[in-house]
Amino acid sequence: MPAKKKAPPHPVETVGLDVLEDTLSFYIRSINIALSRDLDHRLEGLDVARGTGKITTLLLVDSHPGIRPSVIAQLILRDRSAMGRLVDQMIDHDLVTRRNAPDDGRAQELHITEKGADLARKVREIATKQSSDFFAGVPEEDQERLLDILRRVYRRTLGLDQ
Amino acid sequence: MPAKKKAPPHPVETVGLDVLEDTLSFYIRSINIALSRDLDHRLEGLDVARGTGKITTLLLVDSHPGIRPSVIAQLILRDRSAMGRLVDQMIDHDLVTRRNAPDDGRAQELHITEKGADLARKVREIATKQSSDFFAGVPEEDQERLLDILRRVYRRTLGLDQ
DNA sequence: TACTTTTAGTGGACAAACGCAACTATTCTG
DNA sequence: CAGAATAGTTGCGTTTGTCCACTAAAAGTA
Repeated sequence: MPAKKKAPPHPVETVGLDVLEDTLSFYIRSINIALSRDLDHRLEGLDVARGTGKITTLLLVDSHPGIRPSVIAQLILRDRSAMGRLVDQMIDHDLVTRRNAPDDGRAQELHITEKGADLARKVREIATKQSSDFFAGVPEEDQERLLDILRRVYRRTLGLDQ
Repeated sequence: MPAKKKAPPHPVETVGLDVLEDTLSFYIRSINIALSRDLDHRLEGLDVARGTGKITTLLLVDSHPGIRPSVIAQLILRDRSAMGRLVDQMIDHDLVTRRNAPDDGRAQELHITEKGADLARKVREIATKQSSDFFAGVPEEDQERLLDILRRVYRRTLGLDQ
């Protein structure tokens, strides 16, 4: 009798996830990990690696000149101090500029630099591509639906739409 | 003319998310943040705070006695070293035990402790409740659909189901 | 106008988590 | 038996985020 390969008591293919099996949050969290990793790879070397924060900030500043840090912070669900540091980084990389708001002494306005705008173009491509690649296995129709639902959840989470 | 409140150039309610608006990954990531925070709150003081990893591990060990760290690692998308540390913590908290696999000198088997089993019960409630609370605004039918889709994506990500 | 409260941004400190890479011991392949 | 693959451990570095306190400015109030 040939030595047979030892299978673990509970091989991956067959383990149930207990209660988590039916839990949206588990899947969201797991998929998020995979998604983030994938994205990080695609952004390698791009000055904007590691994260949703930088990308969103870059795109928002690009498409909304003069947008304020605190507004972005709300959208990416971070607190102001984290946001501040994020902006610091981006300024170091010469992606955006920060100036005081002319009409409100507390606030700042962010503007894109040329380098930032270039990067934003690249990032747009990468971000859309990665999202569609990643969900390539999901039928078009389901993707739409998913997008719809998640968008609503997101907005409700922010407290927009009531 | 009364001093009117200064509105920022781009108020939160109206800023578009540029390309990200139509990107599944953005929403997944954002919702993930909110979800994790919420969960952390609900788990406060419970020995298992901070994270998907611990919860999943706890439940899996409870419902699959003898399951191996490496198997769990695959399911929660972490590398073995992270998994090892996770188990260390849980052992410190007296939630699980670790013993060498009798038939495979490389492997280990995890078992739940009494304290761990108690906690697992609580966690099951909390986890299911939080997920349903969080998605309460989404119609039942959509939730099912969502769950279905995400489950498939998850499994495909793991490389199960081809 | 004067007083209080809220908002925007900054800076420090702290903790924790994660991934990579290197290394050991075992087991599998052929 | 030799070489490749697998399970787990450890150290290292890096990053990230959160909490808190503090300043300045503006809004609310009366």
